[in-house]
Amino acid sequence: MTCPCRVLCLVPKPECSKAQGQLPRHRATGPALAKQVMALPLFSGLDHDVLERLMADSTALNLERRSLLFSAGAPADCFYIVLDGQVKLSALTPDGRESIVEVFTPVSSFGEAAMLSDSVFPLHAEVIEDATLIRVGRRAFVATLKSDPVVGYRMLAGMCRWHQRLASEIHHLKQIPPWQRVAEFLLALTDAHAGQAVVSLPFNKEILASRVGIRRESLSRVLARLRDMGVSTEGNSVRIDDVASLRQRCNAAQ
Amino acid sequence: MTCPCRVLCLVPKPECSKAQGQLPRHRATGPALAKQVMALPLFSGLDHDVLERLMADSTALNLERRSLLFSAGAPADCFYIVLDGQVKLSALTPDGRESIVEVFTPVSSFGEAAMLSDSVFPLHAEVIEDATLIRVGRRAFVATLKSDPVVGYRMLAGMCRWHQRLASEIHHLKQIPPWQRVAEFLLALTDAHAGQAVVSLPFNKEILASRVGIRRESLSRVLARLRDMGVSTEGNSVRIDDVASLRQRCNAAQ
DNA sequence: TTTCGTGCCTGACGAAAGTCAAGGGCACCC
DNA sequence: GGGTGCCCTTGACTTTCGTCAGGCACGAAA
Repeated sequence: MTCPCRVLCLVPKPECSKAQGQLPRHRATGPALAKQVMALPLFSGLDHDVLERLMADSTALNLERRSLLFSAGAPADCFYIVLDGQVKLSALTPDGRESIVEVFTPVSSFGEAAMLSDSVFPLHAEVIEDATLIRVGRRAFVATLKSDPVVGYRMLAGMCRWHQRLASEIHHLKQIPPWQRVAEFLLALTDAHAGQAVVSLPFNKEILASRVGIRRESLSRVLARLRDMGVSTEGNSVRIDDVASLRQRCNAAQ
Repeated sequence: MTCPCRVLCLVPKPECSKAQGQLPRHRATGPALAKQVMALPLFSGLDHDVLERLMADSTALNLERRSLLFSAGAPADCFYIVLDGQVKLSALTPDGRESIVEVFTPVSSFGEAAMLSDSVFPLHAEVIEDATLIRVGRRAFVATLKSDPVVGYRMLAGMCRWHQRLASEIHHLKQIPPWQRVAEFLLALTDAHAGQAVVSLPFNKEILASRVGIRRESLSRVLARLRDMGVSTEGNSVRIDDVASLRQRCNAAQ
């Protein structure tokens, strides 16, 4: 179920429109899609034609929930961009439990690290919500990278920003108590700086718990506690009564 | 207190030897130094002449403990390589406590992220053990990066590996209990796979505690508990009676 | 010598997370 | 209707971490 036309074709050719019919979850096509992809940290600041060259031998994939993209140890001759749905990267702890390292939602990319360096994926990747992905082939990507000096520089800068995000997450895990991590996660879902806000959780609570580094039972308790701070949850919809007040509490707290 | 000669000069000129006298902590000079620097993730796989071009306007620094390299918000027109000593990167939590994000020991680099993207440092950097650093200027670095297509590619791959390390650390912080993180930290200090091993802690316990994400009191308790597993500490020297057994316990544990 | 600061350990206590177990609500399917 | 699986919540209990406080060893400064 791959798209035969160029992934980023700005003006889909007639024969492509049929192919795109096979990709019902393609919310954005043509220019809009390109715009989303160009917003990725890896690609930020790159020209559109460079992008097309980078992704010359890429294909789109439609995968159902529970599809295994790759297992740890598989050869990494490509990386992936999530256009829709969700993909989780997980490791297996020695005692057999699963540990979710990261969950990728639209629009984000993963696997470049393995493709560019190790050539072997270090983690498992599984689709956890029916997904549309771009599979970026190694050949054209690396060739373009080597041919154009600016490309590498721009991508490097993008990676660096990403690196900072990870470093900041490490800082959070060490220094911020779980309930605050949850609160900040919720606050990050809204643009509002004051007043009421209603956000919807991007994934279920099992995964949210894993994201903030606690068990799901603990998450339930945290959410119960947050109710006293004006945070009410119903299903995956969360209402924050007073955004400013919650923000303040996060900052002021212990 | 900067070295006037080229940082990586293979054969120090006469006038340089005097300058190097000002840098008593330069353990490695010339080829040895270059070798160390080239082992950095950022530079792995680069030719020596490329390295020299990258670091054309770099200088060496000798700084005493407690020197402030830069504060959060300072313009990032360079990044640093630690040749000797230690530098900590820290953030200030809203309530004024310090949070150590990372500690850099020889030979490692930091600040590239800020230099290449934001042009502002997001963290504070302070020397915590008398240090010898290379301050890599932005101009030549970026110029070289843009002029040679392969350089960016190689550096990108290096960054990706680094990225994986961070991702794995996040995984650890979420999934591994503190005592195991300490144990694994100790195990990582030795090459031995079995039998006895004696390692020396690369920094004091306050910092070690911060590294593994617990308080120093908790670290003391953890080390006390590890004594039952044949781990005895005396000062900054740690003896592991049975490396294999400890490894197994880490893996088998809960 | 005393004094002070530093680094480290330890105990007591409370808060909070993990674990185990049970159960409710809901969709889906015979 | 009843069965089943999934997601989530709650309670009881255990474990552990953080906090506060005290104390000891050591070296530098007064």
